[in-house]
Amino acid sequence: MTNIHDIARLSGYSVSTVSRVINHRKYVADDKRLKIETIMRELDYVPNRLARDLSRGATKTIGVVLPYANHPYFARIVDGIVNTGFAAGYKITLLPTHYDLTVERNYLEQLRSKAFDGLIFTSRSGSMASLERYQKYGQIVCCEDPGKYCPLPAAYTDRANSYVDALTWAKKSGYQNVGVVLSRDNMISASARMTRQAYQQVYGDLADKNLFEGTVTYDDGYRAGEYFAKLNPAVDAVLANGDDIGAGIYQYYKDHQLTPIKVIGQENLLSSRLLGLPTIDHHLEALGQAAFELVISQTKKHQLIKSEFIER
Amino acid sequence: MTNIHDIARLSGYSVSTVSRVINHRKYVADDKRLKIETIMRELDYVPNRLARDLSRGATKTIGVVLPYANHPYFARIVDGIVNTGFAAGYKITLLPTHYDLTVERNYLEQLRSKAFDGLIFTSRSGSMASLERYQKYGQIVCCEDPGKYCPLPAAYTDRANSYVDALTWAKKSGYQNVGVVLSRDNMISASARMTRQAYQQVYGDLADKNLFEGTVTYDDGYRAGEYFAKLNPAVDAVLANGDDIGAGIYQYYKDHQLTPIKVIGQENLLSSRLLGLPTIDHHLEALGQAAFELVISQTKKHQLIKSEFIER
DNA sequence: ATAATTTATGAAACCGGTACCAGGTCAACT
DNA sequence: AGTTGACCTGGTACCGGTTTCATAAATTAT
Repeated sequence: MTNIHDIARLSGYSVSTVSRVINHRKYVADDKRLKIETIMRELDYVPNRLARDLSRGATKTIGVVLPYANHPYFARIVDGIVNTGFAAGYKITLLPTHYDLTVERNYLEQLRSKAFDGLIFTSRSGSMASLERYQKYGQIVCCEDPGKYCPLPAAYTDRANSYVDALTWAKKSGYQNVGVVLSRDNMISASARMTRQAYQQVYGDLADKNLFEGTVTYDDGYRAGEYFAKLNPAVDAVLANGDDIGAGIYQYYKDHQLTPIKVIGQENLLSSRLLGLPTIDHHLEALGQAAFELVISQTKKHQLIKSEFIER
Repeated sequence: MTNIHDIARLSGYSVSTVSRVINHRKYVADDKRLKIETIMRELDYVPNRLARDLSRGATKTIGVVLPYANHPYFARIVDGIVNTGFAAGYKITLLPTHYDLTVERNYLEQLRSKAFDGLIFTSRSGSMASLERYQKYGQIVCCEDPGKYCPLPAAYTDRANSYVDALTWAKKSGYQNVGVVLSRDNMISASARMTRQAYQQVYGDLADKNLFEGTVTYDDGYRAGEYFAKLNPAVDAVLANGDDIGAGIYQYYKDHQLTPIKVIGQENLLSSRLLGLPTIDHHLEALGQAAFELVISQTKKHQLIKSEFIER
């Protein structure tokens, strides 16, 4: 593999001069620049990215920490990150955790080892404090409501309001007894808390039997539908933690020829569109874009993305 | 930032010895190993990834070239790659091209500059020959039917057979006039060719009016539905190039209260499940897994993934 | 008792770049 | 004439590791 020293030796000029030519810098005589460029072309030379990154101390690579790559929620965020990153000349590396704290920690260590310029946590298992400790090794952005005091930059969606919007709409539309479906864990930790808050505000206390937890997929939603149909048939509407989950609930009622209930989904995916379910679009691509912009900035801003309730 | 030399100096041993400790290699006396480990812990030392990669000449990173990140077809492949890569200790970087040949070329140059150990092309715009030229800089795997002679390793799905299966099933089920919907371009270049072949085999010549091209999304499918409904109403079934596209076709007929036609989708996504459409599952996660395994192997094998027609 | 291994360690070259600094030329300005 | 500053070039330290090689002590085999 030919390197910069080969080019220097063969051209008769110094490594410094070759480096200047490579980086299109001033202060190189035209004839030498030309000769060096010719030799580089002849030898089919390309500067080594790793050496350059090591020397410069930056990789132009951002790691995106997520539980799985195949979930539509994360896929939309990643899409926003990838496209914005692409435009800015950054490489995006996917870092799946499978909710394993050790793995998450390992990615933080990789940040420390300078494998990435920064990390975006679309979801976290560890504590905020653990992330905070790694801040000095690179910019860390999280995608959740930062609350009052958050030491990290954050991009987050306006769940607080959109949940209230959705539930208020449900109430106005005459739904009396609204169930809630939440995800398995603290996947989007603030999400569950805010759903409860909004519920409290609009409908009052959330009864245990109106809550079904542990849903991530369509099949989970189907099970949730079964739960409400069999054990809490008074429920006439459900706020689901995702369109595909909502589709599962809807489909259970349909498959069993029950009186349909109103299912409100989230993310504005194709499934809610096909079934005509109301949904909340959190504008996740915009969230990803904001997260990326924060990670390459050196600010600690908190960026709010408006979300939007879509009646159907 | 503390480095290996600091550790060496402070421990009183040489850089070589410290390196041996870091890499858990034999031939280090227990007392020295212990002392060095203690110092590393005290100084909160982590070896620099870039320096290591540069020295070793490998990055443990694979680039995945794709048109967009947000398309379900590619998302499923990426999922397979990411999960397999994760298990093997590799990092996966997403490289979107937006079908720009210059961008694709740029990624090949990045392979040459040693930014990746290998590349997986889930789709390509450039010629096979252009990829071939870069083989010497790292393993390049493509995800398409390699045909008779393909100089590159390839992982591909059994389209040839599943298309015939699907169309044969349609014929047996009594559908007389089958339309075909194909993607915008050579996104999965072999795909279009094989669809035509299968059509030829089962139904004979594919009339121009039975073909609608340029579909990628649900909305494209909706337009395809409009096309068939208005300009070729004799069509009683359509083979679509994806479930979401198929859903669009189906929905157009439904929205306009037309006699429904049979729509056969592809990828076995939630949309076909919700609408009860038959589909072809190409097992794209398995495809991604196979592609990853090929990229880290040094072989030039061609790996076939069986696909499966799902009646509905 | 001697030869052949195995174990243990450090010096130094190497991976392939960047960037600071010193030194030199030459035209322009005071 | 002397100073200033822009232009050009090379030497070399540096980024932070890995790895080969030489050397020597401790075991083991013959």
